[in-house]
Amino acid sequence: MTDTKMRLLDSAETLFAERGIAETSLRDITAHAEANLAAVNYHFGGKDGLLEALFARRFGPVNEERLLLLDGFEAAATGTPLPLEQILYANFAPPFRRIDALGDAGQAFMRVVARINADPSSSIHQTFLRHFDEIRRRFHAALRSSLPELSTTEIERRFHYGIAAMMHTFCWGQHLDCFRIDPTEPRERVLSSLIEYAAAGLRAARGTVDVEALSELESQVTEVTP
Amino acid sequence: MTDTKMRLLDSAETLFAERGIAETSLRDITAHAEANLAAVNYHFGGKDGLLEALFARRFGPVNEERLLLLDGFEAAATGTPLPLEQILYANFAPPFRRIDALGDAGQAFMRVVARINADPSSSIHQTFLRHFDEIRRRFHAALRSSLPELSTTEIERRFHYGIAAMMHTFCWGQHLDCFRIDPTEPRERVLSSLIEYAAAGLRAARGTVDVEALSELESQVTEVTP
DNA sequence: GTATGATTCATACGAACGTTTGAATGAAGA
DNA sequence: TCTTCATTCAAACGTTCGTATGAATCATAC
Repeated sequence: MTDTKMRLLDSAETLFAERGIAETSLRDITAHAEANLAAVNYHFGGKDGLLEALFARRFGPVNEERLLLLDGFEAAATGTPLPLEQILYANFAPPFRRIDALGDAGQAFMRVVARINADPSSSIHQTFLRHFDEIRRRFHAALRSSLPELSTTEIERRFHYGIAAMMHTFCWGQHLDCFRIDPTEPRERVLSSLIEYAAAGLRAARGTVDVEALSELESQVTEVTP
Repeated sequence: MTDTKMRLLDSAETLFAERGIAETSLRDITAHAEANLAAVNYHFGGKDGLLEALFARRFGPVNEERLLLLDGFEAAATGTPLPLEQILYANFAPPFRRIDALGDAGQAFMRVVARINADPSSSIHQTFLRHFDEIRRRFHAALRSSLPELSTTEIERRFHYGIAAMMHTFCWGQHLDCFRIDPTEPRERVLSSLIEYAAAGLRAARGTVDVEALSELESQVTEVTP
């Protein structure tokens, strides 16, 4: 990979994360990378090709790591269902670690991902999702065997809640103090918070919340104070 | 409010939700609303003004309802900390109800909100956040009194996890079967799932997940199968 | 009927965009 | 040294964008 090609990827990652994808022009990117405007079209065929290359560069290693972790845990468990914490660790730890390893670039990329994730109707979204077909299949299976009393629908829902929390963390990490990691503290604090939250949420018993009762209570407490 | 003005708001809501804000042009909006291109600038002063008007029309009622609910629950509790389910119901139920009441338009608006929420660096985001200052303050206070053993940072984090799950639900509602509500089932199923998940997550004890131990287990299970 | 003010209309403007082109440049092999 | 091929470059293309303009249209009050 030539210098220019890599500098373009790095600059695109940074600027997409800072301003958004649609809001970042090829002129912004090439200027930031100190390359010619035509370089993007020469190396990647266009803006979409550049996004694709961005995905391929980062998703591959992270998702490989996730599957490797899940495989390892499952092999060690010899058939018994995995503790939720291990499943969630296998899902959450790789992207967190990658962010640490890549520094600012990693944070930037993850925020790009969070943006795309929140935009299911964008043109790039189908391509984006294809990188996660196997991930989703494998983790759903692991969760199903660890949570036999939960319906498939509910498992899928709660798995997505966890994904959402992770994405939110990446997306707001630089804007909210509660997600910023204190340098004096161990780096894994946010990760453990996320795993604890998601594990507790996954373990929640279904049917414990009676929305109708809450709705009834609502009409009692609001009608007297119109 | 004139017909044209309202039709513009409706069309903008729909198209912003479908394609994204940056990806939707004023020409798209005015064509969909069967209005003249110049109508947006005449009625709202520009694209930004239109977005502002969109926020004002929807956020006001929803947030009023949230505070009214929280006030009612707190008044009924006479000083004792609220059950988490009541706090979460007060936070989640109003937008869900609004979506039901508004039909497709409501779903559209909530997806617009989810998009903006996932984009903390957009120009509109500051304006967007100002609508939630009081909401955040009040709900943080309620959670703090119901979860005295949790640090402020951790409460803030977990509150955001819940928000993220809600946003994800709105954002992916039309793209994932698990969030689509079966018409034959009571409409509150997703809402109760969300409340159960978030309540369990909020109640999770801190420090139960040892990331270091998981990391150690990881190196054991992965090093033998290189 | 006519005057007035609000609204709608067709049209145009300048800027910014992604993309294309063809020449210039540079390093490597014959 | 000359050739070759990948890369870089400045410049331009056509499109689409948000915005502005001034005339046309409409409703309403006098």
